[in-house]
Amino acid sequence: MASRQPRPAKETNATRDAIVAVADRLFYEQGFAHTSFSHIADAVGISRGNFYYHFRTKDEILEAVIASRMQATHDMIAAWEARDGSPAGRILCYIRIVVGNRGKIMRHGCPVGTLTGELAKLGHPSRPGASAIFGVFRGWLSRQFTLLGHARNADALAMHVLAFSQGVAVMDNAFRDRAFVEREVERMTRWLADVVAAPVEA
Amino acid sequence: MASRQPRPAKETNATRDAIVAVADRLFYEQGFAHTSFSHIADAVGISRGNFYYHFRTKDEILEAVIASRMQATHDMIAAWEARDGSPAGRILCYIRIVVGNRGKIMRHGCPVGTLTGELAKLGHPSRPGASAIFGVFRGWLSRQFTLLGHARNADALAMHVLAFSQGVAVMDNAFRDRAFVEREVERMTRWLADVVAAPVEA
DNA sequence: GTCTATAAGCTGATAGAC
DNA sequence: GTCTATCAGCTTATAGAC
Repeated sequence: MASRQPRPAKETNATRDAIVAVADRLFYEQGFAHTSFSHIADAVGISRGNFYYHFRTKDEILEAVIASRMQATHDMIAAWEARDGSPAGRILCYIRIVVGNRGKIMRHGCPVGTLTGELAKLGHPSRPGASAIFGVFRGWLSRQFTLLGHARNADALAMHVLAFSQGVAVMDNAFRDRAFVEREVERMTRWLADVVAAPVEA
Repeated sequence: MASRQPRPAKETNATRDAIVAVADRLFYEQGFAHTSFSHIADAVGISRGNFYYHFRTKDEILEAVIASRMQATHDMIAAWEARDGSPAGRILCYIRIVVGNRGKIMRHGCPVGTLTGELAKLGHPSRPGASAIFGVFRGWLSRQFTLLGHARNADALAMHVLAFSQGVAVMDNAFRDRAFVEREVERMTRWLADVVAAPVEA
């Protein structure tokens, strides 16, 4: 089926990858709307014109960035599953992101939450794609709660954990209060222990 | 001291007020960076040039918008205090914003949280001004918890309530799941009842 | 594959007529 | 006070040389 001569189209392209990596970082640090081709070109070390060999529009770069973040999300989850065999331990890995990534969150917020919010305001067609990254965490967390014996409330519990992380991220970005973050993580850890201890619902 | 002839400088200006009101709405709906003078001018019904009689720069409009939101925040809190005499009832007023304003939050997020986040990404000088609105809620909630006998943890409890509202706002914006919002508000209401019932700490 | 040169449009901002 | 006309600069995007 696949023609073999011109190149399988899956060949790695160093420049394209560099553009996506830099755009990923700048979209996170400065926002999508405020990041121009010039910003990205300067950081990558290429000319503005060279962009259009790899991408036709700015929106296409955004799509590639979202796809890259989606892949990174799956990789992170796979790493948690390889490291920790218990569902509770894995959920804790998620809860503790707000501590592990605190420096970046403090300055630029949660990468998923801020991108989803910005694309919502822009009425951007890639908004569902960004929200889908939240969806991956939601589904995965839900599966962990099901394994803990909370099949009936698994999705609600997953959403509660997601809301926790977003609330902490927004407040840390606004106030940069380290004690607050640690307090909320401890509170959530106790909450998780209670959920684990009561696997049967009324 | 105050000269009386040219006008006390506090005179109401209908055009200026209209600019601020429209900018307030558009900054919320579309974001600050993505809202141009043309957008505002078209919505107000004036020319682009007329702007500079009332404001010298776009940042000055933002400052006026933040000041206006700050005033609206104080007014809202005053209304809660006039309507509900109990500290717990007042805190509940705050908790229930995510239900009362759900339509707008779903589409554009929390006005305070999204503006603070955007200004952080832009490295904008008005970021502290936007965060100060959060600060007003924080201080006011803290005072309510103090009245409930939780003086020592008042600020931590206030921050927990703020984080709740931001977490729910971000997730509602991403998933638009009404049942989730109502569930989280009920959970928070039960939490508040527990806090009220245990006014003495270990 | 990367570059330079260029286009058309929008941006915030200014000057001056009315 | 509001307007029109205008500015320089930046934006995304294209064409074509190398």
